[in-house]
Amino acid sequence: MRSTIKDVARKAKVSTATVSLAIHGHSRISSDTRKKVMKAIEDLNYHPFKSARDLVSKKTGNIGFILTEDHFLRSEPFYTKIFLGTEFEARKHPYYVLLATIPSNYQIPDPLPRFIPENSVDGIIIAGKVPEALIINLQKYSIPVIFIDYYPAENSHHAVLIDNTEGGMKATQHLIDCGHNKIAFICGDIEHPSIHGRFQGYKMALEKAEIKFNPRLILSTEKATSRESGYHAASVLFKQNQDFSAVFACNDAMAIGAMQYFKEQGLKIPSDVSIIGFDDIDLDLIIEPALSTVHVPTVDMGSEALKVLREQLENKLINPKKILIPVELVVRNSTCRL
Amino acid sequence: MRSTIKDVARKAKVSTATVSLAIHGHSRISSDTRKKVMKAIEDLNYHPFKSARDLVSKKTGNIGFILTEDHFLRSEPFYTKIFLGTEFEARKHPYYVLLATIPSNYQIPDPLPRFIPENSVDGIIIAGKVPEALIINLQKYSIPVIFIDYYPAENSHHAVLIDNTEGGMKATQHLIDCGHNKIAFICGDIEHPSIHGRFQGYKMALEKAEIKFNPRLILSTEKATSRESGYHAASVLFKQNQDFSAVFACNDAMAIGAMQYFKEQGLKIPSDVSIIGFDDIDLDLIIEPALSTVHVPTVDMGSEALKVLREQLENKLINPKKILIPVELVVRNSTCRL
DNA sequence: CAAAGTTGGTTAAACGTTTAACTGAAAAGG
DNA sequence: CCTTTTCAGTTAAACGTTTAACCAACTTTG
Repeated sequence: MRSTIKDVARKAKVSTATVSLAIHGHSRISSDTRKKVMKAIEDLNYHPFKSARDLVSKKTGNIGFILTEDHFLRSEPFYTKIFLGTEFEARKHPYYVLLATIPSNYQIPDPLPRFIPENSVDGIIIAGKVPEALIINLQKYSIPVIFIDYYPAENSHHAVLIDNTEGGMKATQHLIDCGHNKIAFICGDIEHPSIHGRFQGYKMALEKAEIKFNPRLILSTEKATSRESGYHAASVLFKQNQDFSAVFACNDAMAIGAMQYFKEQGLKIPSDVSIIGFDDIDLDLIIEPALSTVHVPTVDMGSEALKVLREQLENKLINPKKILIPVELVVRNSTCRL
Repeated sequence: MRSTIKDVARKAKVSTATVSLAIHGHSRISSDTRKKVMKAIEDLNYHPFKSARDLVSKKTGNIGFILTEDHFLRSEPFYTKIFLGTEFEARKHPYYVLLATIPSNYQIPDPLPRFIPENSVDGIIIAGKVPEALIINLQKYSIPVIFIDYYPAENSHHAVLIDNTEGGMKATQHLIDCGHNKIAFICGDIEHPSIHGRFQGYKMALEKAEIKFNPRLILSTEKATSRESGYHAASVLFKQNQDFSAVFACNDAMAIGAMQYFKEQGLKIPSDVSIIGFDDIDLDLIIEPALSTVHVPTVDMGSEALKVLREQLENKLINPKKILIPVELVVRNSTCRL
């Protein structure tokens, strides 16, 4: 039978209160008794019943992690890595992370993840863009929330975000440094906050270098940011306006798609056209030439989010806090001097 | 403030015991009072405190799901889909699924997922091949375990497995039906239970068709089952022995790698060489020609595992049970009549 | 019509922790 | 030397459920 705090108390010849206080490092317990207690705990292989703790503390010790099904099943493990980050961080603390997916087209009548109505989580992490309906349904519950890589228009939320603008600048600046001044920007839904930030960075870098912004070099032909849409955007760009020497794609998938198109057209990369992406996915190193990009520390984003959420839960952090995670330029072989 | 069973009892003018019994559909409660209680629950938006329940039942209501980091981060969302299946199934029942990853090179001194020593799960699901050290460390705990898509040599475990042998037969049989009799089998680690099963199916189909088994057509050049290893295996096959008209790859990734190699060699698929894979990954439909394969219902595997584990937990299922999940032949454009 | 059984509840203990309030002994203060 | 403080622990209540044991009011049985 599993041992309880009473067994420990009996073995250490103290009261259960002493055991509890010793476990929590309360100053009232002398280090002698603390050692005695710890020994007994060791001997009995005692582990507190979480349910008993939770009951009296009125906490659950759980954090909910919400993701759309699409994001979870994405072949590029972007959000999966973020989840891993929260899981790693949670391990260091008395928290468990409950993962729940919602349909990508979640609507108002759809149920929320079960742990919300059932009050089984102390706070939740929402990663990636989610339908607004989810956020609306969530408002009924006064539960701490933190967003990762997305946040809703209403601005009063904590969030951990990629510093997209900085990344966009760095990528564009790199191309400028290489001597390019006809730089195309290809992207998906330019209204998406992340993409919009990257676009801002692009424009800022141009401005700083006093290169005139040319709207014909901006390709936002479809909402998706897949390899296919990159291929397509590149083809449109190629057909309608050949006056460019470099391409900044809003993510690596699109960059790879574009690269494929250019290669099919007989262009050499990077000598005929330089390409840089964003995200730093595993595939970048496998393709030929290896893709220059902007590295996003996904695992760190996850752990950072859990840290902020913990602050929020434990110290009653009040002011909505946005954390911009710094990104790094990674120069490989797809970009070069003109 | 969140309402408790006492609030419900007061509102419905009954005792807390009655509320509890009504919730659990106990026959001692008349349907009139049950309705009264349900109404009060509705009005108060009452949800039982899981911790209180868990405390008295001495259950946790949690299921642990263990995966190696590599499997979790794989670009092909095979195990992720399995997880999704267990999550879907868990939603229908009072269980939460806690996901934990372990290092792919887990060793004896490494800690087990925290929920095990802390007794925070009632049972665990292990998906994919895991280091034996994990299983050894697990033996100290008498916790119900079920394996998915793998099980350790020691045979006394519940498991949900792909019917690899059947799948191998179906794939090979399909090629035979197309008129092929020189069929190569390319694979990774042939000792791996799944691959071994597929190989068995291959041999059985040959035997049934009275085609002589030719060991030179078996390519197991490296342990990995990646696109790269498929490419490599195809090259070895091509260089050392050209006498084959079809290839059965032990998974789609290898099939796609092999296909790429053959295409580079100027062979036409399927007219010069037919290729069939195994798994039915999303990519199969994107490549040209679309890959014939054996469909594995990953989501079902996950939900099936949770069902078995529930049986085990609730009905004290004793005999180790192995469930073979049926697979289905999917004919696309990479295979054709000679 | 009394004894026995059935129906539909109620009472109260128990689950394993935490923690506010208490206590007795030793140390410090005047 | 008596009073006050501090120290180091103990006692007991509380958290929200479940459920065995109990009970009162009917119903059935002989």
